[in-house]
Amino acid sequence: MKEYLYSAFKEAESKIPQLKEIPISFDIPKSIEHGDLSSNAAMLLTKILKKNPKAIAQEIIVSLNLDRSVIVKTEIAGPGFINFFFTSEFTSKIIKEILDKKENFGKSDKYLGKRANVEFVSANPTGPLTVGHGRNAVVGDTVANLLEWIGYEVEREYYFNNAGRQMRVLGDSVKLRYLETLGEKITFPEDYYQGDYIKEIAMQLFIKHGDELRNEDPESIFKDTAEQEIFFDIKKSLKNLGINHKIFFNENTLYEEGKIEELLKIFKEKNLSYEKDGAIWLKLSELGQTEDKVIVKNTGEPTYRLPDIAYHAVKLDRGYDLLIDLFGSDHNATYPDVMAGLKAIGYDSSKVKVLIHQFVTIMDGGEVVKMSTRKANYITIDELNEEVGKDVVRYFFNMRNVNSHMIFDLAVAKKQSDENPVFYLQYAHARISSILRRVQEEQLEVTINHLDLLTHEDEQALLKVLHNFKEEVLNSAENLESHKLCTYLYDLASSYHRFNRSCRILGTERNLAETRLALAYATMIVIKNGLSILGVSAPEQM
RNA sequence: GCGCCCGUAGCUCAAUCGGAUAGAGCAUCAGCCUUCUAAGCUGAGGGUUAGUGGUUCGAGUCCACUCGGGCGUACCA
Repeated sequence: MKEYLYSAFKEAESKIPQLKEIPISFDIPKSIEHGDLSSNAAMLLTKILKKNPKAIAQEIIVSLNLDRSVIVKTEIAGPGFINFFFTSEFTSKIIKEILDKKENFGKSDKYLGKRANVEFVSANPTGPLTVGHGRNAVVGDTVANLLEWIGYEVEREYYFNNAGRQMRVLGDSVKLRYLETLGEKITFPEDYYQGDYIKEIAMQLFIKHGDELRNEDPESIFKDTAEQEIFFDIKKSLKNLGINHKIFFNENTLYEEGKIEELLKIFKEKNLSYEKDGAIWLKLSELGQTEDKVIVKNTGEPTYRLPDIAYHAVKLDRGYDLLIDLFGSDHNATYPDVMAGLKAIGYDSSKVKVLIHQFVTIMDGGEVVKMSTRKANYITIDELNEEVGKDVVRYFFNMRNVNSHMIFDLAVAKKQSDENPVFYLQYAHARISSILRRVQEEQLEVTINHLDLLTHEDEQALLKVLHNFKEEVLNSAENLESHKLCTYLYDLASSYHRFNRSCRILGTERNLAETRLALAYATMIVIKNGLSILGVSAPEQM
């Protein structure tokens, strides 16, 4: 729809050259009375032309060479909006396009040939993934799907660190539980990992090795076994959500390949670092940040900033056009330093987009559940997945803007009631599947030879929603906002349910029945395509 | 103190680059199944968009300040 108007406005530039000076855009009006698409061009031109917006709107309409078979009516409304009404002949053509393209309908080639990398989850292997990680995992994977739909070749990546203090504590925790299994009296420190999975790993070691490991270093077999077991479980949890990372990048690689040393050298050569109090500092205050920060501690160990900068440099070296980082709001202070560092050594940091999601508050009934891996009072993503299923988990985390704090009420999620809108979408799909099964008995066939019969207001409304799918996908993808797609799909399902009520198929005159069947089938395809982007299944029956 | 995010109906959330009468679901109330799945549809009530000022044709959206909440503010990651 929009393409048609863009080209019409382009032609009109010969008559009203000032149109070139303003951004031409078309909005879908909130109210159906305001037409199918609306332009605010006349209001934007008031300052340039110094005329009444309504008069300008009239001039624009006159200079547009509109095809009567596409646009049935234009009007000037409100303070100077130009509203366009499309013919039903034009809107109903979308059915043909959907039926032709099927599972590819909605895909765009706008970014064909571009490569993107989405880094998400990236939890260190110290414990099972919690509900808190769920939002990151689901949104990251969906954003990756969205980018694929608009043409990107996407790689999903998981960055982890299996060294450092956290991992030492993990090894110590397992060793202590192991000694406990051997019957030794231990006191288990409060800041060790409290979860039962630690005991299970210790028990496994005991079964396999008996008491032979009594004098082993916690950082050897204890830590290594824990890491392996935990990583195995994390990957399994992700797989159960339909998430598969292509690359697991170990931070240690950066040291082994000398990237850290290299980076330190560059900072030094560019006079961006200096020594103070036995540590090496990065001159972030000269790079637009508020203060200098330590990049190598006086113990010789780097802080996270150094490997993070090196890691992003390595990724950019791989030639991506777009890098997405996804993390929780507890990291919001870290990325500006990393960006500044990258830019200082000559990388195009505008290729890196950081998506920060706000925290998830877990409620059970009226109670807030505090989350901490250390204290083990968390709810794992596996537990949630078992309770409500992958479809609900994925839809729930996708349906909200990542900038919003989100309340996840377990009591509601477990209910599987109407409060889970995913059923509303799936139900629309299942209803259409059911019709397609039924019409086989009646020997009705999908046909698009009588599209002019779709004159009912609910048919027209549904057609217009179908028209918007491709643009909604593009919009969601470019803004990295999967919740917009959820909102759209909900509208689509709503339009379908209304159509389903008022426009019956069985028992209707044959040509109309078969044309409506085509509309229903097209809707089913779009719902299924949309749900597939979200990673939610489209059931044939419920 | 400073930085980032947030504050919209009783609850959970939408609202395209600043656009027209701020929309959905849940909950409440009133209707709709001999007809393709009622996990559905129709209708009603419910709002000073936290507050005060400003910018302009036009502000939930932008700016300033105030109040309230979350997360940071490490030689942790």
